[in-house]
Amino acid sequence: MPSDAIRAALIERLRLSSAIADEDIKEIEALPISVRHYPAETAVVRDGERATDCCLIADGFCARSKTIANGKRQILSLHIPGEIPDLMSLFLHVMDHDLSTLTPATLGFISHETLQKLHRRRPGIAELFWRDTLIDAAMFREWIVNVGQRPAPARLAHVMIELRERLRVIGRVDGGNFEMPLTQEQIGEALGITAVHANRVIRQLRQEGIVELNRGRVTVLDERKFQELADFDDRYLHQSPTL
Amino acid sequence: MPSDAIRAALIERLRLSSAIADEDIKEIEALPISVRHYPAETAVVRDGERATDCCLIADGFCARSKTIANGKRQILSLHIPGEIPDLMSLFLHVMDHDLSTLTPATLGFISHETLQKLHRRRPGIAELFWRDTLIDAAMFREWIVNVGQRPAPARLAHVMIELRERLRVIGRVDGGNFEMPLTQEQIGEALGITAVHANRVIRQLRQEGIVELNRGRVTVLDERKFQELADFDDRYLHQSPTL
DNA sequence: GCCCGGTTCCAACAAAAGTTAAGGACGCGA
DNA sequence: TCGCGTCCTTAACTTTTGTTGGAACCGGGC
Repeated sequence: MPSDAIRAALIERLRLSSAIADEDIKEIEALPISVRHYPAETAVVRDGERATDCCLIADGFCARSKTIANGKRQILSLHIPGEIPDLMSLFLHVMDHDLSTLTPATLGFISHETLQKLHRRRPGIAELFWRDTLIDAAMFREWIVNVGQRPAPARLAHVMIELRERLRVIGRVDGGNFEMPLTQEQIGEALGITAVHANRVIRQLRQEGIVELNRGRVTVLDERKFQELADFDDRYLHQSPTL
Repeated sequence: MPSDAIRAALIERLRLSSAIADEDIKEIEALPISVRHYPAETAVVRDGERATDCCLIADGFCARSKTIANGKRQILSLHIPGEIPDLMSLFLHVMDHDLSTLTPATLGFISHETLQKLHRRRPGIAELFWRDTLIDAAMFREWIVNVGQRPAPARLAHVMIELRERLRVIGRVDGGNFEMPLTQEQIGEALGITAVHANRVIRQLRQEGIVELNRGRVTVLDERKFQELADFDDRYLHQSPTL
């Protein structure tokens, strides 16, 4: 993938949640990006490491996670093309969590130095990126609610719909059908349940004719029931630049 | 409380996690702040509302929370004097959660307009505040892990130690003794468990001689066991400006 | 084709957490 | 001082989730 296409994905996504000045777009288009390919299930940056670049997902899925003393892992967020999952490292230099690929992925790296300079030159872009990190935080808040208050089937439905609504924006939803390339183990880690229970929940939703999950693809069977179960309100994604 | 003291608390806290230029301190000291008093258990800003100011806690405890369709509430974070719990509203104008007082509180309001202008004039301050919102997000990540992966007793211990380490910075810890002014109902909402179960867990920790919780005060009985249970690593608080 | 490792799937049992219900402590205001 | 409301406390019972262990499936490499 040419690095132009990468930039385009970023701009398209930013545009969705913020209004951007034309000159700022030109600046973003001129950003030096170095592209690297990763296999599936590979660490990009690890908890405790000091980051010097931010990475823009050009292709593939990534996830952020933390592992605690007893070895259990919690997935904190899923990330799709056009996103910068470790933008926070710009000011929180030493990582407090892991960022890794779920699928084979193409990532574009932009150095912190370049970004810092750009921000000083164009405060509008700084605000754009700042807002992006704030939306990131808003998603964490909803994730807390999901894990803390919803029963397991609703948790799964909610994560699915969040992912779908974000994929929709980048044109990756085909009817009631979209990608969610996680193993049941990983789904458990995302929902705060065990893999065995994740399997039970998936089976239950399939048996109830709500949603089907098969080899990393989600197929919605009954949209009404699905939405009702998920209790999803997209406001927290802040996808509208209208404020 | 005079509004000077409020500013001092903010600066002291920011200083702890970032290096600040002297002129920037002067700017912050010159910020116009309007002070207001709130009773306990009162909403400051509500989910869905459009905020025009950010609020700085001068005195008292606050909490952020979200309430879902079935009426269950999840507490997302606790806030103490010197913090700006709704800084995110600067760029995410319509609130996606509630901010309310836990105790009677004194809050200082700073208008978004003032802050925006200040940021354009002094990018260093913008970065300071940006970093502050990133630490906020780091705390949400840890909260997800807490609710998602730790058994209930460890969750409680972890929230307690997080609160203690933050209170310590503002000189509010007296030996093994600090304030945590939540009802058991609220503790349950913070940990993602019911009030009944929260009570069970509190009792258990008391019986095991680990920690005592009495009328909003925490008394640590066995520091070693307490830390071991909590599995607490303060890195995510990013309290050191050394990066 | 066949083996191999990682998934998926499932059942039986154990543990953790939710629900319901009710008594007791405590502070506050009439 | 009494009465009321809020919070705390506890018990008994139910439901959800975790644990263990194993079988079936699937894709890739030999």
